[in-house]
Amino acid sequence: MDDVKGAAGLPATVVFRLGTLGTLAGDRFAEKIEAYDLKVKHAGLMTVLSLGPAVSQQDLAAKMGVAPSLVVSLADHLETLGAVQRVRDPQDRRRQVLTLTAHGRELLEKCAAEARALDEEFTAALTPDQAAALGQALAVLTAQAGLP
Amino acid sequence: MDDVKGAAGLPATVVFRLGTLGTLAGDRFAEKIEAYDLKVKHAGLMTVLSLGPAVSQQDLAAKMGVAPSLVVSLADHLETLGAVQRVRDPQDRRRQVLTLTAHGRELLEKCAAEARALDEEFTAALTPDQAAALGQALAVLTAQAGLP
DNA sequence: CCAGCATCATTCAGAGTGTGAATCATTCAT
DNA sequence: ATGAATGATTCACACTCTGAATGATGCTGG
Repeated sequence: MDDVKGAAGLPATVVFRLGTLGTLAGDRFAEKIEAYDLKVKHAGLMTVLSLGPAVSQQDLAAKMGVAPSLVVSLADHLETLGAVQRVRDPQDRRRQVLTLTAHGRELLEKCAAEARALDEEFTAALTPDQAAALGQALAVLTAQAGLP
Repeated sequence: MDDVKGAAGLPATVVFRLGTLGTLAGDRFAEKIEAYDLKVKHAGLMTVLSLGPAVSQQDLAAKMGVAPSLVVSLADHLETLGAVQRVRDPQDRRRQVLTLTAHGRELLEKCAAEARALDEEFTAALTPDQAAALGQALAVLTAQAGLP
């Protein structure tokens, strides 16, 4: 009777479920890393830094998809925690080059550990095959979107 | 050398990817339904209504995971649009029973159509098998979390 | 019956997060 | 050298959401 293809309601769409589950996952992750005095965006900034050097804070802002002014406050806090170092680029003294400190890498790894623990909870209801397929599909989507 | 299991960095976790992709999906969806003068939460409220009657706004707030006071403003706006109707429950005149109007159902269907269109874009990089597996896995996670 | 308490919707002030414009320093091009 | 471009930073503001009053209604024990 019903159209088999494409007629499902809003809650059945991938976009809607990504949105709701993403919010849920983000909230739970936020709770976990609160203990380290970090917000999700702090972890995001450190992640970007860990994947490759950022030429400037503007560069960082672009990669994160946020305003440069937000990077300032995020970096301020991370610097206070000793997770990040600001160094003026000698080649261009307008630029602040951010680098992860050893402590920053430790913090990031703790965040990753929390995320892996959450993963177990989240994927507990999935068969190993399903979990693997989910991870694979999310990886493809992430790459396609140019996200970390 | 490296642990084969569970040693991946933050960006490789399901939780992190759900978070980033969820934000992306939510933002894109928000852009689409802006044309109907709706925010994501408006669509969320209508979705909950479409799935079954809500006894009260408190009930609705609980199902949506937001504060009751937020439901008031969301419902205000939807009522202005003529998408929902507020009716005092005769059995308990403290309660406002919200119901979707015909126009509300139309609006919701338009949102669903936008979401399906976005789905095509999102899953374009996936093989049909992968897309199906993704949908299946997200459905399981959604059900597990008690989400719509 | 009614006095007190619980529950509902609503309003309101405020916290938190993020943006865009203005400012200042530095660099680059003419 | 001077003016335009680019970087970081600050600041005022918008937006969203929450939690604490408030007022209306319902419920219960005496």
